[in-house]
Amino acid sequence: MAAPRRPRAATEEKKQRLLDATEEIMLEDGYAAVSSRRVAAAVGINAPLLHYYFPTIDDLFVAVLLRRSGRIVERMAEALASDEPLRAWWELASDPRGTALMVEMLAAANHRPVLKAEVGEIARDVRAMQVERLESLLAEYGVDRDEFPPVLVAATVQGLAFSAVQDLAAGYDTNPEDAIKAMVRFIDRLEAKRAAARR
Amino acid sequence: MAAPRRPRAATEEKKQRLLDATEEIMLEDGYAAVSSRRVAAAVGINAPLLHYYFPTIDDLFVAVLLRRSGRIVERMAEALASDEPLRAWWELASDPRGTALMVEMLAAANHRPVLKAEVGEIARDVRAMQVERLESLLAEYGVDRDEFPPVLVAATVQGLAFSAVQDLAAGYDTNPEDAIKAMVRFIDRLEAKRAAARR
DNA sequence: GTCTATATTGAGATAGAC
DNA sequence: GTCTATCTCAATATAGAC
Repeated sequence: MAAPRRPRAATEEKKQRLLDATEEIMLEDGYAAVSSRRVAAAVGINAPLLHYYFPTIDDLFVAVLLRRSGRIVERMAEALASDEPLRAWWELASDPRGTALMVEMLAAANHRPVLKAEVGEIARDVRAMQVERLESLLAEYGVDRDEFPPVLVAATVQGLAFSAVQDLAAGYDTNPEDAIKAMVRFIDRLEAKRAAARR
Repeated sequence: MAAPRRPRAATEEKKQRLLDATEEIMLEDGYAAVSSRRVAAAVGINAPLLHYYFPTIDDLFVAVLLRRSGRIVERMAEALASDEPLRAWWELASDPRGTALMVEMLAAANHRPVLKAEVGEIARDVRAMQVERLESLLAEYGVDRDEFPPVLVAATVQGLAFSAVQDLAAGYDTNPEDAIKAMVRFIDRLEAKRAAARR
């Protein structure tokens, strides 16, 4: 059997640069501003060549998503296994770049079936990780899991991060910094409580 | 002074139908699917005529936003003044149509400056209403406002509603129904507590 | 108000030379 | 791999007849 053809380093690196450029455009002007011409221009090639690397624009979006989500899954697993799982989760969830990008992906997925399927899988997997970890974690934080079941806590953490970061990034005067500060203080208390209970 | 020219009823009604059609398209295929051709086709006129009613596409989006937000502000004021303010707020915030539409507006606003300014004003006004009401309300629900300040509670309610409804609408397997049910049970308890305290 | 016709711009994508 | 040239389609918007 022939060994699978391995693209030279230069090729893989250009792919990465194209993904970087795509993310940049999505963050600055939204996913709808992503076009073959614009992405190509950003890395100094011309438009048709983009199709050499990514046959369709959907392929490009999916590649951006998969690269990101791979990192997210990794980092979420690390966060949930860390010393202060809730704090680490929150820091990951409220990372402005990652969050803003996922918001754009969510919006883009709403009318790109291929993307939608991919986003759905990732959303499901990440949520499952979080919920599973919360099963044992809630008791350690002293949270009553009848009152606040894992699925509610997970949706709340993620939803709050999304909305606060979105308002922050867009510059809306809803005082998202204050909401974030208050959330961090709340996490401080929970982590302290858990640390105390564990010794 | 000449009286301002009043468009005939038929004209106003057509405008409304155009706004209806635009909302429909945004909900089904996302804001990026809104185009003069498509909106015009949906109401049975041809594209250039749309520009008679709404000179630019931005004008169309802004008109959709203002019609919606007018209702939202009204209904939010009613909700916050009602017998069970938190429940009424939650019901409003988790209304699938309204929420999905605002998600699209938020996304669209990210790269349409005119829209962004309008969305920003509305976000600020609505949040201010909520926070002001929470100032006195939290104590009635027995919530410690040092631990959960109004701005955090408001962002949380809105963020959770956004994320749960988005997942629900998109069909993602993150069990949003369970999260929503748990939130409603939580609200049940808070409203019961407040009712008891008030008699 | 509503139409046809059209100007302009930019999108995604392919063919084929080098 | 990278280019030029080009096809096709659809977008926003305007002009002007009816």
